Amino acid sequence: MKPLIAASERTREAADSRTAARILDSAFELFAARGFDAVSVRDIAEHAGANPAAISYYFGAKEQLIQQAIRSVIAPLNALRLAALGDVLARNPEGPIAIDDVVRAMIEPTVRACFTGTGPERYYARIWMLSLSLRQPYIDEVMNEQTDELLQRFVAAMSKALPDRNLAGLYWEYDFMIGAMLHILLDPSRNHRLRRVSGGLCDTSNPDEVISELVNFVVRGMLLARHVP
Amino acid sequence: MKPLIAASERTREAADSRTAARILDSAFELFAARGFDAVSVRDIAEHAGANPAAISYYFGAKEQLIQQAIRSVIAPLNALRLAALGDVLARNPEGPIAIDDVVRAMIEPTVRACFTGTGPERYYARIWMLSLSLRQPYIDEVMNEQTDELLQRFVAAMSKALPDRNLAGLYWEYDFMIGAMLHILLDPSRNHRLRRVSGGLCDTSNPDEVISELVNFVVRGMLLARHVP
DNA sequence: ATATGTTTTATACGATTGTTTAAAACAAGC
DNA sequence: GCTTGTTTTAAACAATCGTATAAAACATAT
Repeated sequence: MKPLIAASERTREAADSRTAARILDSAFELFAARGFDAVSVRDIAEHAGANPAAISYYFGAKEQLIQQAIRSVIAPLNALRLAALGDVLARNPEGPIAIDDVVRAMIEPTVRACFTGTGPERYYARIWMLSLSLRQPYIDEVMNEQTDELLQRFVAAMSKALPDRNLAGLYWEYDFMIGAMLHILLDPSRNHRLRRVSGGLCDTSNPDEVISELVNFVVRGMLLARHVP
Repeated sequence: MKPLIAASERTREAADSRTAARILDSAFELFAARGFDAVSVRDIAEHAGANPAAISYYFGAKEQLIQQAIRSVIAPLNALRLAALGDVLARNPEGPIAIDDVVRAMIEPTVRACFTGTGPERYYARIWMLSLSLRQPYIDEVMNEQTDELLQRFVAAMSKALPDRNLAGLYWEYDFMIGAMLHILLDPSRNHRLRRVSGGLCDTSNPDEVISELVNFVVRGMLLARHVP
């Protein structure tokens, strides 16, 4: 795992190559299923029908392949989320916007991607959680690169929808929203634990129900600046 | 990593042994810092001033050491949370209880443990996130063992505080609460990302602020059965 | 057909992994 | 002092890891 120094002076574009694409597809699929450390480059090569050396050839070290895998999963989802937010903002360019719509622009594309997505973005929950748990500089780098701008745009829209709220509170609550959403999206990969402990009351395999419960909870949490008991 | 079959027919009590305790302490400390896979049994043995074979002697395979490490971190925190909830329920044994107090009984001990705790429970956020990301049966086993009863007790208390809410919604929102809390508790290990992106508006190193923002958000989210726009 | 540049392959290297074995060190009872 | 049972140790095992090397296969252009 420790890169000697060089590791990969030469990395191809990796985009306009069939095998490079197959390698990358296999990478985030296997990573999402078993974790970065538990999947070897040999596993990925075999799953992609390629030679292990082809991974070094196209991506360099394993760390760079992990970085690319994260990017491949998060970037298309962020495009969907920003498009949804753009729709909300464009619907009423000058006037006020509803906080429900802003929250939904984050939650709906994300939940649908994880439940019924067909592209790389369907691995969002697992890949993001794995990135969160790694805590290494080269991972933080790509995580920040993928989320800083998204966060600022959404908080700005939240502030536009709730002009009376101060910005600090909205930053906190954006983080809470992401945390709640990520956690419930991981439930299916935990054998639908919430469904089990709730005695079947919560259908964590139904995206519409997840979206509805999440949006209602988050919006209520954002609506009142202060709770009076 | 693959256990041949036997691995450890004989495992000592592991409690009443100095070296076993040192090994376990080193285990969850190093695990929390670097992750289960990235820490080798040799790393743990060295940090504990013991021999690698002593780990097999006391704990068996690495998987069992991981299980014990998770238990050692979660169990004392759960005791604190249940004690706090017990206080809330005992304060008014027959009459109504406040949802604020129930939510705080979960959030306050957890956040304080992670920020200023001195026992194993201070590693809660990292260890739990690592457990979440592993997705293996032997991990799920100990996770469920450590949280099922806690969840039922808290949802019951939430229902007592909010008799008008149906149980399904409360189960959803318990999960949202845990997700939001866990996510914000991981922020310090991400170089205080929220503080950075908020331009210093959110002090994610201040436990009181984290508790206050979390409790307010979660309680608001639980208070109204349905949000009307 | 020959030469050139790119992609893929088989193979090997050194390092590290979890775990086992068997001997050494230690403690307690008599 | 010897014996018995427990703990600790050094050493080795087989397996797997990420990565590098250099030759083979392929494609393209002349």
